Amino acid sequence: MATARRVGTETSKTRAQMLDAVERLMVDKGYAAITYRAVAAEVGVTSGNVQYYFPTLDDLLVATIRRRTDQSLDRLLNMLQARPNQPLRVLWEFSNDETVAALTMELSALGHHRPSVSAEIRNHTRRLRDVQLAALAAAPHVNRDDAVPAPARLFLLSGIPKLVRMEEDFDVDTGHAEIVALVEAYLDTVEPAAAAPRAPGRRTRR
Amino acid sequence: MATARRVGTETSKTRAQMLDAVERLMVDKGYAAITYRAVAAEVGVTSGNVQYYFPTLDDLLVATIRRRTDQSLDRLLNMLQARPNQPLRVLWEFSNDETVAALTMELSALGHHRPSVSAEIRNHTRRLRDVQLAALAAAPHVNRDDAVPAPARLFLLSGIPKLVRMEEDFDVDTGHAEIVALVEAYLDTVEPAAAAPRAPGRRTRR
DNA sequence: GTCTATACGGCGATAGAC
DNA sequence: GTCTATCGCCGTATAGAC
Repeated sequence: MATARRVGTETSKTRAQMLDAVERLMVDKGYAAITYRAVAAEVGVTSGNVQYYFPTLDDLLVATIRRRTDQSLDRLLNMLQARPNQPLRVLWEFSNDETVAALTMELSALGHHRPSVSAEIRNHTRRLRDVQLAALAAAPHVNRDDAVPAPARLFLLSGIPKLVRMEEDFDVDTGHAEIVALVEAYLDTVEPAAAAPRAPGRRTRR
Repeated sequence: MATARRVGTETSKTRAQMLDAVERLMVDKGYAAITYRAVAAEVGVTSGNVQYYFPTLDDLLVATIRRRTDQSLDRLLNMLQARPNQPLRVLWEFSNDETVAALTMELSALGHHRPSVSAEIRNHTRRLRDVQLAALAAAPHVNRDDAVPAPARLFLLSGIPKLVRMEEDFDVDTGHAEIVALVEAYLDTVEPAAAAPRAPGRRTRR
């Protein structure tokens, strides 16, 4: 606070490795395993070095989340720009690609006990949702049918992949194939895939 | 394992208080806060006493999950029995009442790092799902319309409340009101509320 | 600007004394 | 059955080497 402690630059390669280590540890051993010593051991530096870049654990956690969510938002914006006439399909594929259930779960759980983490997640979720809503609003064909309001459609398109991944982690898959088929049939009707052919290397998972 | 250690009885009142304390701690401070000392302090006993009832932390965690999931399954069975002609409505209300997002999140995250917890969650989720599928299969009106297969309907009815609660925790509510309204309108069509009026004290939350 | 060495107070977990 | 000593790891702070 009052003490003007020195902090490493954001462009440091070592710093980036530390953030990578945090993500790995989070997925492999859970949020409780994120300690200066554990991160340092992963990267192969001293714990003091980690502290040099991240004076408090909150700094380390928030930086990890921010880096990932910034990347994520950029990716969505690029996808939307590349296929402006297929917002629903883009949102669906984005949510399917993006969802790393284990990491999401750890961060959500951690958010309940770390206000700084909670604020970061809230902030990102809202920015993301605003972009998504704007994309839907800009597409005329989306609002033709009022049976399902746009916000509800967004809720389902981004939420279903999340649920599916969560259940998959516990080897439960009841209704997964059916619900995915339903959504994709709906997308075929509203946004025919042929309208803007996707690149051959397309992937919808991970 | 090989050591035949003494363990307290399952009917002990102290033991039940310990399980209560675990749930409280889990929600308030996260799974990392579940320690013998913390639980003991909550209940007002010594940590050795907690160890007497639960020789390992895994024992303590699994017992906590099992007690809660057994209660939960009983509750669902009672609801289904009381209103045999409204399985969809029962599933919807059950999922809305049941979902304590914070606890669910902690346990899911913890499951990724504790095989015993993972097994317990998997086991319960499957038993629950079997009961739910059976309830749907037994109701003739559920399968009249094939647009949405029964497993997909179950997925949505039990998953949507979960998603809603998760997002609420981060003050995000985009599309929530809309999607809930859609589901309830659907329920009104398929299972008119008048068919078996609910008690006036009905609550659909918490 | 980057990194290391070291110290302190605190706490969970374990074993073993009583 | 109950309590306690001890151990090791934790976050954090600081001083200083390169």
